Amino acid sequence: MKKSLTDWPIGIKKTNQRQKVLLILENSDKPLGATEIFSQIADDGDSAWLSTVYRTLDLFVKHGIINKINVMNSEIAIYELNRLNHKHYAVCLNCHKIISMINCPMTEFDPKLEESDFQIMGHNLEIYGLCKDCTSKK
Amino acid sequence: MKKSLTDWPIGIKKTNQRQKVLLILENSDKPLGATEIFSQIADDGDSAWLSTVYRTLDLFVKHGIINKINVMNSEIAIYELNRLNHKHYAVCLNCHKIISMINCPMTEFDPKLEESDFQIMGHNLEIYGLCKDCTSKK
DNA sequence: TTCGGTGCAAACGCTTTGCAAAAGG
DNA sequence: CCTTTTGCAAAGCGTTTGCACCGAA
Repeated sequence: MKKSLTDWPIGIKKTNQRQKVLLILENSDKPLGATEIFSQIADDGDSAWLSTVYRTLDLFVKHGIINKINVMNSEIAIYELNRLNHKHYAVCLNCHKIISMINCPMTEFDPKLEESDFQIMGHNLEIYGLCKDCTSKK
Repeated sequence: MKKSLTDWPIGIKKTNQRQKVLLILENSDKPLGATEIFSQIADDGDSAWLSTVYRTLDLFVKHGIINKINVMNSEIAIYELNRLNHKHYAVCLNCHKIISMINCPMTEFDPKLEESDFQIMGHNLEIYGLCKDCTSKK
């Protein structure tokens, strides 16, 4: 199996299935759903059960290696590597295509909350609308 | 039944169940899940099947009366009235409490996308972290 | 009277869980 | 070896769907 670029996190057993999941996320330029990862493993001739993929993803999320994103108007959760420069996405309401955003509004923004003393650990931003193809088709 | 503040949208049949759903959302200061709305109807002594609540919510979303939000690390969708000044929320990763945000970073932000000609129709922002109670308990 | 809405039940799809067998350290 | 992880099956749970009856206009 190809070697993973990320250093293997301490305290996590290095199994074939887990390495494979991490590798797929590293090589993807967009967030992936559990089922996508599952079938990509099968396509590569390897094997890992869907439940294993889910358990692995949960584990990685807990260790902060990857992020879980809940895209609106979609029932599935998608996962992406927690890279240093985090990204946001625009979703097409019609074809559900995901487009990367280059900048992030939160870098110079100070959120005011109704409750004080909230310890902010991160944020999620999602833009929705119609992509080039879907605007022209209508 | 108490009268709803929102003008009833044209082209939608005014049924008891739909008025009830809208009323509950109007009187709520936080987004609600379908099941919450369902049981609140029951608590008030009225009746509407869960599937009816879902169909009503879908209808309202399509008409732009309410918004559907998918909170991260939660499997359920929540709904809120589409008020003029839209809001964002902070979610506690520990107790899942939802706290309102008063300002919005997107008012003076120009997103740069990898694909041009994306027609932006809206956005969703979510902050996550630990609320006051959960920070102190740890 | 007509057509859409609702009650109801059953299906659906993503995700989780329980348990014995397998594998990592 | 001993503990964690995996394969596998089955359940869980929010949500959707199909259909006959009902009710708003």
